[in-house]
Amino acid sequence: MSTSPKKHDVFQAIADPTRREILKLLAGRELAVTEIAERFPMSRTAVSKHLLILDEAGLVQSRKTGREKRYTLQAEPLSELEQWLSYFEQFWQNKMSMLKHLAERKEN
Amino acid sequence: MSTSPKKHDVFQAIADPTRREILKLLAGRELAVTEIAERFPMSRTAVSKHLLILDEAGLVQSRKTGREKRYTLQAEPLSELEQWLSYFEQFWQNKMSMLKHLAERKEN
DNA sequence: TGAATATGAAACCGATTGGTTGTATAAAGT
DNA sequence: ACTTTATACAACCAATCGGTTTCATATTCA
Repeated sequence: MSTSPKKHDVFQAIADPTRREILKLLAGRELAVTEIAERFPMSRTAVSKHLLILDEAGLVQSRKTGREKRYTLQAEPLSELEQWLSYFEQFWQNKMSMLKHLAERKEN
Repeated sequence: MSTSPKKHDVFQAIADPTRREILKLLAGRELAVTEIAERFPMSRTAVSKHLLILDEAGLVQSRKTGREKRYTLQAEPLSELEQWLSYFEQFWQNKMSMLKHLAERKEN
């Protein structure tokens, strides 16, 4: 299998506010499906679907431990977004945030 | 009216590849609807709808000149995206700050 | 072993999305 | 004046989205 065409890309994945919340939740820790679903006013199944979409976009990783499936953040694919964004920074109205961003980046 | 709840936010607006292309097209120049639509394999009406969504997200500005409606990029709302992204940068660029982040939320 | 728990999978549903065609209207060109 | 051009608006359509409920299947606990 070469480059299998992903059904969901990063841009689509983060378009949904619930999925963005899930990503923040998973930032720095590993959580099981139920633990994640507890935080949302929707069914576990719905959350599970969101996790699947995030997985397709490569934004989460999962690992089975016993009967649980535990998810972790995989932030790296967000670099695609960052790269896309960087093109537009020169068109910013707010020069300050642009300069700040540039300065922060200098340390790399 | 205070802050009118926008029907489309930035995250949704950039989720579609056509709209992302339109934004690139408008980077640094002003184009009329027809001029934009020429570049895409779809009807002018379809492109017009994409422009409306981009407008709702504040990502383009329009100005009527004669019978034309000319659009320009308004990149500033992308700062919301940048801000959102900046939270996650530590999870793929810099392992040290990632470890720091992990330590900070240990008590949960 | 039997009950409780964690998850997945399938069928379904209403709303939204991304596109179309057709019609209307205003502005410009001849 | 008439035609062409630029655009908007409305109706329509199939596919996808975000959610639900129901059922099946492992795994763990008592």
